[in-house]
Amino acid sequence: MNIQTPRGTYDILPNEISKWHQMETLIRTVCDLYDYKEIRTPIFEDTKVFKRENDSSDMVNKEMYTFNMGNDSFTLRPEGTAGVIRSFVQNKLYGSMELPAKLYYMGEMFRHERPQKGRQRQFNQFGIENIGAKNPIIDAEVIALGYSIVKSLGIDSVKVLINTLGDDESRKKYKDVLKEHFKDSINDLCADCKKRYELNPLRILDCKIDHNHESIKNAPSLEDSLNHESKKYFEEVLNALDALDIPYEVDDKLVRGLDYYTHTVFEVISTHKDSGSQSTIFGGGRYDNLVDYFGGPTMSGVGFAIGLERLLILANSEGYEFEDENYLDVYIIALENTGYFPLEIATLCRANGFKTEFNVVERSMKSQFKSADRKNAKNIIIIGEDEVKNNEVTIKNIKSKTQVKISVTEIINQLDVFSEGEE
RNA sequence: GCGGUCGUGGUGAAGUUGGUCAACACACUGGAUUGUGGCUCCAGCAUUCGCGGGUUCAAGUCCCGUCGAUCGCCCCA
Repeated sequence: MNIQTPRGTYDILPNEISKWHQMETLIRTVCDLYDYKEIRTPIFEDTKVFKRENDSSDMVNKEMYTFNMGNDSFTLRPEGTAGVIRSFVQNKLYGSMELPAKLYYMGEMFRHERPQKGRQRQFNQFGIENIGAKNPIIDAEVIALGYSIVKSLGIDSVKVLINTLGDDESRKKYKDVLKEHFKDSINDLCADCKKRYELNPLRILDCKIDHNHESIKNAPSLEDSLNHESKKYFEEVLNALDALDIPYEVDDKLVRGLDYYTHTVFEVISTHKDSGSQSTIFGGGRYDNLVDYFGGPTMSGVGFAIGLERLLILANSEGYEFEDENYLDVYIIALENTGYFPLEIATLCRANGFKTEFNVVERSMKSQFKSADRKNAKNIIIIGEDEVKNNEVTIKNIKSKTQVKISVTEIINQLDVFSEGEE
């Protein structure tokens, strides 16, 4: 029998878990600094949470893992925002939390796409949602939070792209303008564009196939359809970014794949070669209608999601130095006929906070020393028949190579002395 | 969903126009050195080349299929 992980999934093995822990700790620390609280929602939800009417995105329409149990349809979450908003409404957090609610999540997401470097079918995202306030300063602050995480991991080759989709009124006007503009040329465009024409003509601008087509190049810009309020809002977001010293590029073709965005949308992409064709590190935007859609009060929110696999790939590529957590304070070498004595010593060391490995495999002393080296042991305790008889141990510090034979009651004290010597 | 490349031991890999014992290096295990490692030397370590089928006297080497990885497109985190 030869069973392997399903396509697009992978194991995170013990030798790489330390980097994940460090990355997660760094993220949680930053969230805490900004006073965001973690929220954990189910990995699968009622399909309706993700599949909303008129949604034209690929993610929702062709990439979801949906399954039926009895008469119910469930879907493995392809993104985090929808579940968080569902929870926000279901638990009436708008009534019990100080607004804006500042929430973050971290966990696995599922999308049925063709796997590639930086693109798995099961992957991890970290994301934040700021719900219940609408202020351009918040949009900028949200970007700043993500930006600071990226920078903290030593990732410097990045570019912030930003655009505005305007409010409902502006977008409706723009859609009409676009439909009018593409009325004659739509038949020359790709099949996807024809669908987009009906569902969401905005996304035609995002088309990678026909992006050189005259009709797209000459398309009227959204800017002309923006009402005064939308323009002003976007300007203030940009001003806030300037104030925060975050460099950005306004990209008026940036539309984003999810249909619920209004006003600000942004994407932070890597310009590093190792990011391959999956260059987006994080992306997000503001949504005016989502809370309302789930049956809550009319409230605006803003958020983003970071792909953690991509973040880790880039942190490694750009040379971020993770701490090496592979070490031991004590490695106990037990010789023959020592019974339970080595185990008792190990327990003593551990009870006093020393990370201790107790060798239970019968091996030569030489190989036990090698093993201790491989595990980066700082101290070695040798226990043989003599030691057991006299209730003693031989303890050796690797760095200084000093070795002493002491009684059991002195062990902890001696370890403290050795560790002081190393500082 | 579309196109290209690739798949040999724990790891990195060599394998010529199909014809041996499937190199070499690292790692690992044991010994020289039976209570002291990191150096040196010696020995051991793939009935087998992702999986399945085919061509052939003969296939890791050719063909087909399949699974997976990777690159580009698409999409996006």
